[in-house]
Parts: sequence; structure tokens; C-alpha cells
Amino acid sequence: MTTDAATDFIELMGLVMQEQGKPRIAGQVFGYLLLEGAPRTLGQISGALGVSKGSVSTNTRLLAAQGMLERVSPVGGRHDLYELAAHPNAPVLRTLAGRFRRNAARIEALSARFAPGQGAARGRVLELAAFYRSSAHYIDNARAVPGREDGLPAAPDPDHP
Amino acid sequence: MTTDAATDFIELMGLVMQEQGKPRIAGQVFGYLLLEGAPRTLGQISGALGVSKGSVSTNTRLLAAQGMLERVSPVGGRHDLYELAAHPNAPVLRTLAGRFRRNAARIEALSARFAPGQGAARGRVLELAAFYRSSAHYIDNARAVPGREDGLPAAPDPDHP
DNA sequence: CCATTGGTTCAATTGGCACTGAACGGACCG
DNA sequence: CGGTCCGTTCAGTGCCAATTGAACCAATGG
Repeated sequence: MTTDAATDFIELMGLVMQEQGKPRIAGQVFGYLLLEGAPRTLGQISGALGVSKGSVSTNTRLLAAQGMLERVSPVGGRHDLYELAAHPNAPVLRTLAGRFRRNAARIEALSARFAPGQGAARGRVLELAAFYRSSAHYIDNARAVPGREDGLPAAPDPDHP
Repeated sequence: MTTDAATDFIELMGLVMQEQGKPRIAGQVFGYLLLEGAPRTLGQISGALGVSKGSVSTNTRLLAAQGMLERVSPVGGRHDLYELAAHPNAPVLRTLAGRFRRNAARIEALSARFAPGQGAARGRVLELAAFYRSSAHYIDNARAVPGREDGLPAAPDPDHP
């Protein structure tokens, strides 16, 4: 459960998540659940990572909202359990594309308000919007590869089928 | 130079840049230079944005290192000028792909250290690495569309030729 | 019906990073 | 040569967001 490699992995996922602008602990929770591969309670997560229950609660909810985690309530009506979503990676690209698309929309909206004399500048602004828009479109394509709705683009070098 | 729309645009670029994990002022500098469309001195930028010279200096260097800006020293040997790079958007996708690739590499390196009993967990870890690697590959493809090395993927809905 | 266990919420603390502003260095200009 | 104008650097400040920890619910189980 706490091999050296495992803790290092959990730590790494924390850093990776931070790079994506989310709290470090969210990444650690994700890493922990990925290693475990089975539902875990909030208390288990909190204990294993050595962080406060409150923090785990907040971050599990965040991850669940993003679609990387799923909350499970066993039939017996016991307690809440968390486990990895079926395709935990999809949200990474999805939110990325969403952000790009929103950037494009905002920039386009602004461009309409440019004064007539600002034609050249407005052109460059629209070019930027086009960049964001087409990038978003492209990222969506990466997710929409036939046969996998899991956010995993078609592998360029197939290792695991 | 300071239309309402223009200042809003500069502000917006600051926010967008922040979303990408870089300082807000870097985005404002970028936005300002995009609107101006011509080389500007550090003093001009500092004055137009109302921020300290030090901050502008730091952030122009950051943007230049990323390849979004270019430092220009006129033949007369006058002062330093900054202007937008020819293809200022390329770095956005490039650094994104680089980050994904690095994630994949780190995760793969870690996976080698897993104990034999951890086979299942190791498999999930490798799957995650594969996701990052193939995503990076896919993003690179978006940049490598024939005829444009500017980081602008082929426009799905061509507006500006 | 009280006690225990799990989860949420919220005020308070912390830590990190962007930003400032003053001091420094170097080049052109008289 | 002295002066001025740019650009860089760096220590100090302030702010924001993450994290804690305690208090509060809800539900189960004795």
C-alpha cells in the first residue's frame, strides 16, 4: 500500500495536478485511488495520505464534479465510497478544450467593440480567437476517436490494446 | 491606443494567461503588443500598462523564453525593443505537449520500480502514462498541419485565409 | 436513546508567488 | 569624461488560495 514507488507516484500526481491549476491534494487522492483500484472511504483516504478529513472531502467533491471520481453508495446504505471513474482521463482534455473555447468566445465578443480605426489590431485579435477555437476543436477530435470515449486519443504507438 | 475595448482585451489576456499558470502581467504585455502590432520599448509597455519596469522586464523575458515575444535590437544599436513573435501561439500548444510528455516519462520511470505484487496497480499506472504520451503526440499533430508551422491547427471552419 | 463513526462546513493559518520600488550596471550623448 | 536614459536584479510586501482543525449533522448500532 505504501511502497516507496507508490508514495512517489502519489506525490507525483499531486505535482501534475498542480500544473493543471488544481490543488495538490486532489492529485494525491487521484493517485491513491488509482493505485488501490477499488472504492475507498474518505477516512481511509485521509489516513493513507496523512491529510485532514476536511481537505479530502473538499477535493473528492472537486474531482467528482470534474468526472474523474465517482461517489458510490453501496446498496446496504452503509457509507460513501469513492473510486476512480471509468474513464478518469477524459476530463483533462475536456476542460482544456472548454477553456480554449471560452477564450475564443470572449475574445470574439470583445472584437466587435473595436473602433473602425482599429482594423489591423482587430484582425490580429480575431486571428487569436481563431487559434483558440480551432485548437479546442482539434482537442475534441482527439477525444472523439471511434471506439474510445475515454479521452484516450488513438495511440500512435499501441502498447496496451 | 486605449479604447475601452482595447483595455478590456488586455485585461482579458491577463486572465487567460493566468489560467495557463503564468503571471497575469505576462498576458497583459502580450495583449498590448498584439494590439500595437509593432515593436515597443520596455518603458512604453510599463507606462501603457501602469506596472513597474521590473515586472515588465521579468515578464518580457519570460515570454521571450517561451517564444511568444522577440527581442529586437535595431541596427543603430539604440535600445531594446519587444514585439510579437511571428507565430506567437505556437508555444501554447508546444509547452502543453511538452508537459504531457514529461508527465508520461516520469510516470513510466516510476512504474519500473513497482514491486511484483503490484502488477494490477502498475498496469493502471502505465495506462495513465500512455494517455499522457498519446495526448502529447496528438497535440503535436495539431501543430504540424502542412502549410502552417505557426501552431494554428487547420481551421475546422475557415474564416480568415 | 445514547454513543460512535463518517462526512461536511467554516473560520483561521499558512505558504507561495506576483509585484513593487529602489539600487545597480552599461551604453550612448553631450 | 560626466550625465542621462534603459534595462536588470533583488529584497520586501501583499495577496490569494490551499490546508487545517474544530464544530456541526446524519445515520447506524449497541
